[in-house]
Amino acid sequence: MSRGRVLAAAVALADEGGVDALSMRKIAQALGVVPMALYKHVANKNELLDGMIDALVGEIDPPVADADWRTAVRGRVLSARRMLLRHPWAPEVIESRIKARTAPTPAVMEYLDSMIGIFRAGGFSLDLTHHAMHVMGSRLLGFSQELFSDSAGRAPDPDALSPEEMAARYPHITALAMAVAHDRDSVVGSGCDDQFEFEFALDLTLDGLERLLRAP
Amino acid sequence: MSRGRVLAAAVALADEGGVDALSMRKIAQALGVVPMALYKHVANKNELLDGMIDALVGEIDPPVADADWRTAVRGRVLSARRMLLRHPWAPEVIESRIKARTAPTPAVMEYLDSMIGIFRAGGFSLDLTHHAMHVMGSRLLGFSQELFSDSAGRAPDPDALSPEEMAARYPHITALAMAVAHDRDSVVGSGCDDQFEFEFALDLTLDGLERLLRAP
DNA sequence: ACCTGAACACCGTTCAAGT
DNA sequence: ACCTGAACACCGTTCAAGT
Repeated sequence: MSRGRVLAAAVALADEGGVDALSMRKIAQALGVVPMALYKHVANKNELLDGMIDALVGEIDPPVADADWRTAVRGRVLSARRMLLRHPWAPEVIESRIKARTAPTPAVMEYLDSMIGIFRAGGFSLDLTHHAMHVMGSRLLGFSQELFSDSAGRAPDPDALSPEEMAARYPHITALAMAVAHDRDSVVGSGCDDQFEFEFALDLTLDGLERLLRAP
Repeated sequence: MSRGRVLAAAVALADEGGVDALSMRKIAQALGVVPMALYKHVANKNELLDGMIDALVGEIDPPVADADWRTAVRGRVLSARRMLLRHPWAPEVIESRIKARTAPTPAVMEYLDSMIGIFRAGGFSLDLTHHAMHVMGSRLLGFSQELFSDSAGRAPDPDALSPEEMAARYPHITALAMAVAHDRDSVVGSGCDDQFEFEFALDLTLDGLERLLRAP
């Protein structure tokens, strides 16, 4: 029994059933331990959540050495995204931690510090680096920030609209969905390549930053 | 008693104490009603949360008529941001709804449909519109997606690092924070203008989209 | 038929009783 | 001193008993 084992068990439980299925009692059960035993290694549930986030941020690859700023930032953000794909419950928890005005955990601070260092080493002024951090926003941690995920894995909705009703009520969404499905030669699923779209948005942002760096 | 009154009471409670302080029992109490009476107007708590989000999206201004696409999108996103500033718990709830793979609610669908319509009317191809929606991501709903809010309103942390320790451990963050504070002629607070940074990031994104529209 | 109180199966955390 | 079971104050929701 150690703090690390508690956090690992908590992360595993969240990976399985989402953060709603996470409870102190279930973590204890998974570890074959009485619930109150957890409080030896963790102050309370909020501190446990902070620890879990810290563990995830530790999974992000360190910056590649001897790379220009753009390659370094891009690689790190894509590594963060791979981490989030392994732990899809993380954005929700991070969001709730921010709203609770919790101080960022050490691993997050270190991550942000090193990211700022990459920009600075790449020639960004302090001011431009500050803007760059805001521009990147939660994309720095790999948030894909989709407003709706594809409907592929969703439970079939009994009172879902018919295609005709969809087209009548949401003509633009329907046209877009059909065009994308046709492009990908697939009628099944949304036909939308999330990885491509993420990199598209990331590169557009990096392009904008590069332009600011060259002509401030 | 009506669905609208239930949703309004729920939104008011969340505005006051955040979404963690929201419970069916407290909503009922605020309405002077027995808890089970809520289930006449709302199927369960998840459906209540969907209803609350729907109500918020309804607060976003409709698109201004006779404006070019960029003005229309910009205005609408800034209106969405003003809505989120009134209801800071909303991003967390929206995030959790997405992760639960809940189908987007009608008001969200209508909002997205009309936003797609703005891009299309502005001359964006179906394909470019699709990319644009992904690029905008949750910024479409006004998410400011800061990784850490300013430390101004945060409770004083008893075991916070001293300025010297901060500078030693997180040199780049410290340098950035000091430069920003100096810029704004203020040592109090983060000295960081969130509204300015939001519009800076938004405009950089819109610049990128405009460039793609002109030279595909 | 409608409404609602009690009850059920949870939850995070306190605390006193045990070792 | 450490550990832990029971208890407390909650929670969302079911359901049977009341009207």
